[in-house]
Amino acid sequence: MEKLKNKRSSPSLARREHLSPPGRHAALRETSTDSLSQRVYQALKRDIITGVHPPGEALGEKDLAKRYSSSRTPVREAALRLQQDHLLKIIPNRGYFITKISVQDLTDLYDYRAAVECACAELAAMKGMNPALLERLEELANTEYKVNDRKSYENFISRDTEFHLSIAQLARNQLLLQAVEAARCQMERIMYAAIDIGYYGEFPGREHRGILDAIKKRDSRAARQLMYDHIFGSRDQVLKLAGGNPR
Amino acid sequence: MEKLKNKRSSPSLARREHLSPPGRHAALRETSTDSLSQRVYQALKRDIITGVHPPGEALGEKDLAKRYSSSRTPVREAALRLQQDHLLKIIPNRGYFITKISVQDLTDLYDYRAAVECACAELAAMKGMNPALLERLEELANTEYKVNDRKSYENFISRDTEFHLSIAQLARNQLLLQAVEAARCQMERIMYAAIDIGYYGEFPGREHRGILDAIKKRDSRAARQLMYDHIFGSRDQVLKLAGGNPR
DNA sequence: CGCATATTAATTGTATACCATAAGATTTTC
DNA sequence: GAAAATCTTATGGTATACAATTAATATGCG
Repeated sequence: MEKLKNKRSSPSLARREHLSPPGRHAALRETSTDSLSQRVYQALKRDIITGVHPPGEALGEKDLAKRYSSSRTPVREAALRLQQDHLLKIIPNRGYFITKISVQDLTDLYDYRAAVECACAELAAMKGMNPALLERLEELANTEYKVNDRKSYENFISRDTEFHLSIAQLARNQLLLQAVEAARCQMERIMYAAIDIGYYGEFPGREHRGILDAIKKRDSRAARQLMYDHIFGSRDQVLKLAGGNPR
Repeated sequence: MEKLKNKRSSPSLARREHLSPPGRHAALRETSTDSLSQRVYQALKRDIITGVHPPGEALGEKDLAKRYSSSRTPVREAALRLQQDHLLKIIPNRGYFITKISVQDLTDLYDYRAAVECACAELAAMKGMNPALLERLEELANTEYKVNDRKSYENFISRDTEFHLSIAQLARNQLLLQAVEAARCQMERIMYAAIDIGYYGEFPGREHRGILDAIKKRDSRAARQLMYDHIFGSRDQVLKLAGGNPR
């Protein structure tokens, strides 16, 4: 502890010293985020995922500040987080650039998903019996969508993400959950990009139900395997598409 | 505080042809530190890992700014990144708190490590034949340390991390590599904390060599299994320790 | 004397000013 | 007229000023 200053600047630290530490179980519903940084982050993230800002686009701090009605500071903090999410690349003294997604990035992403989501499925089957969440998963697994109907498909994307996130939640592992969240950002981006070239993915309802059933039966082996098959099935679809439309 | 306006006399910093390439090599130790934010991040991270700031400690922006000779802005950016690394928790309008590591966090961390590092070992055996890296791994696997010699053990911690990171590099997957980096932060923190209670982990040389051999023989199945055993062996040691010394 | 409320001090969130750097425009020189 | 050096301008990195929020203390009322 610093004992250098016995002046008026030390009581602040002393006061904070015995503050209650951050609890992990603070499961606050962050519906409407308060801070401006958060709002900018959410808004910009959404705009990148949905393709408002296309890959490769250069963004200046001042423009972003104007666009999202804030100053440069919140934009800067948002950008830092978006870089962690691999949605933005910050080049020092140059600015921000929306990340491009190469074929290499795609295979990396799917390998990553396989690693973390298979673990989630396995752990979900072993650990997590959360009736409310299972109920919700049942609902999500039965979500349909109409092909060539953009609005309907966008809704499906959201449900698809919620399905995978819910399984991660069943695994009750914060690190894995955050990893899946990061992966879903990229997946949503890819799915939105696919819409623009008229591609609506194959409906994964059957696979989702299979995974869910395995979890409910607490068959961790099957849950992992089915998740693996699901992810690599998706991978093959996307890679076939990407191979035909190199970027 | 005296503020000299004429700070033009700093030619050493002014003339830097240090162009920063878009490619990222996050696995490397800090080269010549570029921005002040980076330096604060690195320094604070180090201090958290090595236990200079103990778990639960409250940190104020102003104090940190003074301690690391910067203003609040770089501190803020560093803190944001450290939160992503799970080393710091930012509570809005309250301040920063060094994260505590609960037993739950430990099991989460090891499950996470198992998910990502087993995938790395498998991919390393399948994909990556990098002679230079394999050479280095051989060296690292044979690193010994003297028990009850803090300096020697700290060196081992660094080598241990480099071993696991190098395998992640062999897998050639940026997402997995970053995941392993994040996990290693926590692992180093735990290992440093263990020193303070006089515990020096069991020497993993044999296990490391086993994993490396499997990778060199391109036996992905064995590589994954041996990594799994290695991680859960470590887990059991740590959990036994944490159970006896709850914190 | 204890509890509730107002006040105050200090800290964080946000905006902005300032400085260093990098890319572009202009001029100079061959 | 072209290449190179210099100047200009714009942008990002950092410091700081200002506003909003929080926790601590003080105060009034029962």
